[in-house]
Amino acid sequence: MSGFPALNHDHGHCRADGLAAAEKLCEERGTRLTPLRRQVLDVLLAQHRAMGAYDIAQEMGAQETGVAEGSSKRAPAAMTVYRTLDFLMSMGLVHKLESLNAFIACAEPGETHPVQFLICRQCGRVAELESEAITETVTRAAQKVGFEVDAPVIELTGRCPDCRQAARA
Amino acid sequence: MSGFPALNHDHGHCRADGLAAAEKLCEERGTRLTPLRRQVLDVLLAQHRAMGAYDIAQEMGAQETGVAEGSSKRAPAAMTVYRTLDFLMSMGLVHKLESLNAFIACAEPGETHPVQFLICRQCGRVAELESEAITETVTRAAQKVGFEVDAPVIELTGRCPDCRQAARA
DNA sequence: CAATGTTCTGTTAGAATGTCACATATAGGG
DNA sequence: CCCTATATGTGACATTCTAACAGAACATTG
Repeated sequence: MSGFPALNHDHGHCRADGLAAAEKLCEERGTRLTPLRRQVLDVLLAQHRAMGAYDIAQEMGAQETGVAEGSSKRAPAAMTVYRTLDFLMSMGLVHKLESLNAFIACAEPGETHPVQFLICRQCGRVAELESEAITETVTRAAQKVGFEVDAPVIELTGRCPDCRQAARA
Repeated sequence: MSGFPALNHDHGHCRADGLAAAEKLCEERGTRLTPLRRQVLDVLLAQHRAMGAYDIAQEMGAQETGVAEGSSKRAPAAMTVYRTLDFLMSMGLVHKLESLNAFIACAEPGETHPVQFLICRQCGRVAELESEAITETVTRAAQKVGFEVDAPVIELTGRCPDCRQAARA
């Protein structure tokens, strides 16, 4: 899968699937998807956008918990969020967007192929690409000058199909 | 030109050429290459590595000036450096490496083609690529999902030819 | 179960990176 | 020479990220 999700897709599915995939992956690898980790991932799964660590913390603090009206847990400290993100990234469940200093839930957890990002400057949505063509071309071009790539960062900012459509209207 | 410079290349030339090119470009476009701007650019031209804004400031403060022994100007404030870098980037004389939060002098000022970076994780040197193949492949892959790229960030971390060579020895 | 070691989370402080707002200086054009 | 636009100085501050240590939760072994 690649490209932007339809504007009216069933987003509940994305979220449920993402959590299920995380569950499965952690099980397989003998790591623990604790409540904290699950919650951070869930916040990111809640949108197809990148969020800063502090935004994530704030969002976690804002979410109501328990039965009491208006009850909300305190936002976790930055350190806690970064640690959790490190874990989720090591599991391939979350990616960091270097050009935004922000994080996004992985669209295809389980796959470990190199990935490229499409970032819409207008609506802020981010899509994941897994283009073999890009990976190959990039690797080859580097090889041609004797360079061995082991961590490609490919983040393409521009306009998504929907925002282009809207602009034409 | 692309790829890493030979370890023993005449680096004085890089520096002189870089400054000359900057001079010419600013002249052509009616902008001013002030002493401050020239100095920041020179600091970056002094090495084929990326430097943080604060490192640049520190380096500027460390450089001796005038005749008196040990005399050195104060390091400029961060704001000043960032402003100057903004200018140099707008002229295409400097690039920002998003994955490092650092800046590097452009290897081919004047050209405005999209550029890719090769970052050696071992020696820290950075080379610039101007691969048509990469640009085309990336643009095409994005187009395929209806996305219009206008600011590609392509930064490839890995090992440069020289460090690979050294590792084999 | 108790004892112990490992992993996870909380907490405080601080480093590194980047920006805002306003004051001052300087270059260039009428 | 004056005036305006541009460039730089300055201090405070916002944002992002990490170090260091303490406590809690969990797993394992005897």
